[in-house]
Amino acid sequence: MSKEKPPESAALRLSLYLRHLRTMQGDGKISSAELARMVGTSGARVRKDLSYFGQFGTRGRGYVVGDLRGQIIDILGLNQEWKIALVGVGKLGTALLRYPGFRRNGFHITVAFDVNPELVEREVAGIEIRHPYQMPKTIRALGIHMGMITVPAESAQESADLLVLSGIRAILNFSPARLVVPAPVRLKNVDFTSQLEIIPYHIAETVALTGSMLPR
Amino acid sequence: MSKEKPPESAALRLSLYLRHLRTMQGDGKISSAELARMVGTSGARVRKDLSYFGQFGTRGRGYVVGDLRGQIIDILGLNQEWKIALVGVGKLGTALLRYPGFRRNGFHITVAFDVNPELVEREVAGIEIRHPYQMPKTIRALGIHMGMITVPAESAQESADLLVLSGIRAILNFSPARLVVPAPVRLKNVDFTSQLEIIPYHIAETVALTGSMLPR
DNA sequence: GAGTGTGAATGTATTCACAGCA
DNA sequence: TGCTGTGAATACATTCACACTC
Repeated sequence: MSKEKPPESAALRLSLYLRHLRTMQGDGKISSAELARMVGTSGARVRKDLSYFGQFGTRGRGYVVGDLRGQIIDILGLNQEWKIALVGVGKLGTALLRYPGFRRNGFHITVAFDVNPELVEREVAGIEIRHPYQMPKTIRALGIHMGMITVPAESAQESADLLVLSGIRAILNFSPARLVVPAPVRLKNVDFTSQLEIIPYHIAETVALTGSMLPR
Repeated sequence: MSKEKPPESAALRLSLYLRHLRTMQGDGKISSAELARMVGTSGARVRKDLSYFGQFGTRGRGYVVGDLRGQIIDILGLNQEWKIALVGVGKLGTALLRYPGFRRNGFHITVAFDVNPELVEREVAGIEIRHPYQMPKTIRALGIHMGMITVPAESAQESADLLVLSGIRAILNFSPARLVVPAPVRLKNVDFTSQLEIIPYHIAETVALTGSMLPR
């Protein structure tokens, strides 16, 4: 394993490698060049990415698919079960409650919270919705690890505070708000909307072409 | 305007600045430092990002909110109307058809396609669904600029080919498949799932801590 | 004085190219 | 011989610091 620390972007590429490894026979072999071709990168990039975390291949032979797959799953932390509380059962919240991909990766949304009385005590995708005043009690009782914030920006900080108060140490923020949390709490912002907003820019690619190009 | 070309990441930050500028009075003034504080970065970064595209401020005074907002909208290409055809009315496709944020940014999903006979000729969010065999005719008739692919990986390439055949020059690929399109066609891949998959990695942050940390 | 605009300095990520092992 | 693993070279992005303008 190299002494270099992985670049910020390495995890994203590992997850891409993993996606392709999952479509293959576990006892097969694969070279960095083959894997690279599948995800659209270079063999050197694949080897470098893997080398940050260990030595998983055999020189002259390549990698054993099943082994490599297992290693990447470990590196990404996908071998663990995460119990999650979702806060905010609006459009995005509902979509995430229904998204089957979470469960596959060990993300287990156990309970949801919303202030809307029409939602409280109802279920979405088999997950019970409670009022936020029950949060501290519920989160402790269920042994939940992580909170997902899918409320509007205005109430995002309030939701974060409540999660922290409930003993949560990891927060995923899907709202556009910039949150402040005490140091030991891990915070990750996930921003889908910005990604969608910059699409025309990337489609036009060069600034000079913007406006003159596609929409005629 | 500086001679340097903008880094790949500049557009994403511009969209963040824009989001905050939109919440403010257009005739107000704002300094790079203030804007920076709102999005959680430095004044220098804000100024540098803007300088790639022009000179929008006044020394000693700052930026006029409305002017800057307009400039960023132009840079990101959000001042144009884009007519879009969506291919694949599954979970993600439906969510995108219903997502109100597109319309706000000039993204106008005009028609959708799906092979499922139960969907053909029905509507989702007021948008008519047609069978793909009608694609070339429909796309030309409606004067559509861009295609959005939200089908499963297996049929993504097929959908892309059909879009290209229909005269489309810009494709947004939401499927995990790596697509091949002829040179003049602009292709952008949008990958939500990978972003979700690497969450545990980022939450644990350092490799050493993975597995030992949060889920106790 | 206040705050922009931007080269120059630093830091980070990617690519190259080859030594080393099966 | 074939393909990994990795330091060294290059390219890219961010931060610094200050000249310049209102």
